[in-house]
Amino acid sequence: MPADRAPTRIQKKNRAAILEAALDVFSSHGFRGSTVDQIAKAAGLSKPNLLYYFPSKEAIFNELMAGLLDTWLDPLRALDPDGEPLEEILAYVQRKLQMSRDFPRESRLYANEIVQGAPRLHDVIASDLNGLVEEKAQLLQGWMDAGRINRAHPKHLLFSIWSLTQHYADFDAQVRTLMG
Amino acid sequence: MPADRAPTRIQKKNRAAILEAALDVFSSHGFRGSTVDQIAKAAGLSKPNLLYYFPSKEAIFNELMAGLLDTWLDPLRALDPDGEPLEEILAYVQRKLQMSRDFPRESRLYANEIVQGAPRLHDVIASDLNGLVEEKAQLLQGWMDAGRINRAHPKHLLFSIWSLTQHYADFDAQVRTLMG
DNA sequence: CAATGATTTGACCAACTGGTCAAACTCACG
DNA sequence: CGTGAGTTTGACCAGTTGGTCAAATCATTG
Repeated sequence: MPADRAPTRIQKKNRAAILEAALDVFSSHGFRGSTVDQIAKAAGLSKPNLLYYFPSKEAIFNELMAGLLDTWLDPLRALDPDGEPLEEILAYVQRKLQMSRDFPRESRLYANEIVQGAPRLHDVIASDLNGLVEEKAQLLQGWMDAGRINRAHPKHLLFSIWSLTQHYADFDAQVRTLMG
Repeated sequence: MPADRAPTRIQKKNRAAILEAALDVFSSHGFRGSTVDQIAKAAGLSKPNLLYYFPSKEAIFNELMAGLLDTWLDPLRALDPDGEPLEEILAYVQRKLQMSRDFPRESRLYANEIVQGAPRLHDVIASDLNGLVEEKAQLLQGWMDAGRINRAHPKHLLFSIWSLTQHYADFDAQVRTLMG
């Protein structure tokens, strides 16, 4: 693909179609379980054509993940130090819940990676996510120290919120089967 | 491998080594992400030698899963209709928690499959797990109707227990990174 | 419309993967 | 020790996979 030019109409359309298809395929088969051909077909392109827009399978994955992680962390970013503690936390739970409802594939893709030990995500988790979690954990700790919410380990509180809010997206197959 | 004879000493040792290795490999790469060679090496065997003990990669996976699912459901099976409701539920949570601590690889292997839509597990979930859940959900419902525990949707109560108790095993990579 | 750059594709390749097979080797037991 | 069953392996195969490339087609614009 031509270098650092402004993207053409066709480029915009096809790159978007590829990322959308990749989300579908990666989230239901994992990185190694997905093939470039699968993604290409799902995007309505031939394999060489797809590889004209992205240099490799890994490049597709990385770009998809970068975009996903960014929006994925938004709900936590929005936790407002100046708000009313309990309201803020409940609103955060609501946002996370809505996210799982609206973007289950994204949730599963992320879960897939973490469950497998996050080999391709370790760096970004250790930097971006860790920084944000550290910051918000201190915020929660501050609220606890001020007696504005009950005491609990701030990070474990976050973990418990994550596990509950993401369960219905990640384990959708099981929930659906058991709920009939 | 010779047919329905009593297994020799070597057969017992090697089949066990293969299943142990397969648990390691499958749980960290998923079914499609794992190769027979990887499992063979982890078990200290050559690939043809491994395939002397199991007819195929899928056969290893199935045998592993069958054994896993059985012990996996034990904690729920042990929920006693004649016990004290709250105690029973809390004991169940404890058992699940202990299970996640003792068998994190098993938990991840299961999670891996469900997240990917349970293509190889759908039948067993729809029969074994569904039957058990149906039975225990009615038990919980009975306790609620008798006013012995607070009302809640029984199945969703189970889901929330599962999500919390399994989170630390399934998302171990994330927890470890964030906890330092 | 001509020409230049963007897009698409069929044919191809090397590496990998699940699985086979015959031959070689090892073990238990009479 | 000998022998037959149980075990191990190197060589091999066919199908799949990520990726390349030159040639063909298409879009844009001067």
